[in-house]
Amino acid sequence: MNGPGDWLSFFPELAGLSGDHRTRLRERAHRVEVPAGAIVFSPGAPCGAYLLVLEGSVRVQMIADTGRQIVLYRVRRGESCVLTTAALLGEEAYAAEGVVETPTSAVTVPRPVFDELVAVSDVFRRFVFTGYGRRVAEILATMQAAVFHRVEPRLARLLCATPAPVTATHQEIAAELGTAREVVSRHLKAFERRGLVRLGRGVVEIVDRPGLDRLAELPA
Amino acid sequence: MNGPGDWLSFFPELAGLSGDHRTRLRERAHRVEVPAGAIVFSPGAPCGAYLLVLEGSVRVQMIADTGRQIVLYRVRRGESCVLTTAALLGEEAYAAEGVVETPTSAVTVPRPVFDELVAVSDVFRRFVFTGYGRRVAEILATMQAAVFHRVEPRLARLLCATPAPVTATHQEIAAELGTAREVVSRHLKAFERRGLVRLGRGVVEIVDRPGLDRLAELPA
DNA sequence: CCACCGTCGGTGACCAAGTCACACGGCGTC
DNA sequence: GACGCCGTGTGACTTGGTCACCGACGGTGG
Repeated sequence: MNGPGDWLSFFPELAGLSGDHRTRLRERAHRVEVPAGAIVFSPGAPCGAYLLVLEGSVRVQMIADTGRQIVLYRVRRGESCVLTTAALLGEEAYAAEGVVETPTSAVTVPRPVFDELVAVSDVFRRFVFTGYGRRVAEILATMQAAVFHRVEPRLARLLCATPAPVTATHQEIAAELGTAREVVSRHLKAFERRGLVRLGRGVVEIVDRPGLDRLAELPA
Repeated sequence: MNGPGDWLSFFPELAGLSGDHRTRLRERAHRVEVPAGAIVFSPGAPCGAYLLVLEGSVRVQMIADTGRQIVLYRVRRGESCVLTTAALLGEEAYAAEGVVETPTSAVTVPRPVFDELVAVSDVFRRFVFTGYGRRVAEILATMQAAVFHRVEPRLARLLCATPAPVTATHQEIAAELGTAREVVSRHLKAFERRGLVRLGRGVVEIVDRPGLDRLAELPA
């Protein structure tokens, strides 16, 4: 079948896949539904299959021994979580963990099938490689910001990038930026005093978006 | 020819390559010699070929707009520089630059040949993927340390890991750790006052290695 | 309805790191 | 021998991270 219910249609980059390879994927891949809060993989227990997300969102983050975290990226509809697969291929363990944020439906491709398709299908191989390259670029940019850039503009950028009233605790925002909760609290309070935002429990309401934008543009 | 001068022997992981594929690689790859100080690739101008290093060392580093740097990894004898290739595949540009540290001889595999071999050779593909996985793991570990860990133990670790009297300017050490020169100078001076090292112009002589080791083991 | 409790946010004190400015001294060159 | 560069040392200040602790909100269960 190739109808509207076909999950392959979620991945436009796989549109060029030959009939044989489509069939192979459909036969050997498993659909899974994962509830919010589930941990898909963690440093101790890496996942043994290639993961393709159809719907929902998986947050991938690093956790330091001090308890501080940083969110590396999210895997969403139509995206793949190559990173862990690569960890398997490279036979190294990443200190990263994958947490399901919203109820997620996904497809897992067993390792042998993955290997086979990478070998025989140009389209599939290209899909994997490009996904991989994009991810790594994303991670590098995120961590570069965390290492070299000041918190204030990054926080402003985050607020601007999030739609409507931001519903997140200061702790969650801190994890997003790779900093400490207190630091976020202080900056937000300063923003509030400057009339840029209004603060509530678990909510940041944006009052002066242009003002925030200006802060976000600032250098370091 | 398959004699001792054959560069393929530098890559034990490619030993299993079939005769056909060996020949293909030998015919289509180009040997290049690059002098120290040369910049192999930079954010603006990514390299258009797969790079295999036979001898020498290429330093890959990120540079922030503030001028601060961080060394991500080094490509040495028998290693490949997949990262930039991946950048090409992912059609994203990394903000990383590759600087030749010691005169380097390398082999470049043109993009089409690279694509072809990844497609037809299991051995070659595995070589590329494992190299890639290892690199990414390495980079993540490095940046995680820079984001979450204190400078003192990291500096101690670096000194311990470097053979004999360390010949590097404070600036170079700072780039290695992703911090500022002044920070390195201060910590080194403190080390000297505690009798752990002796400082000279461009040299750090290690006096009390066990003492440094102890510092290196410390938590954060 | 109210007492209890867990989570979230605010804050002060302190330490570590990054930035800025500048001074000093060795070493090579002209 | 004077000049100038480069590597280093340092003080003053800002920003960020940690620790300790408080108070306020919101839900739960008597």
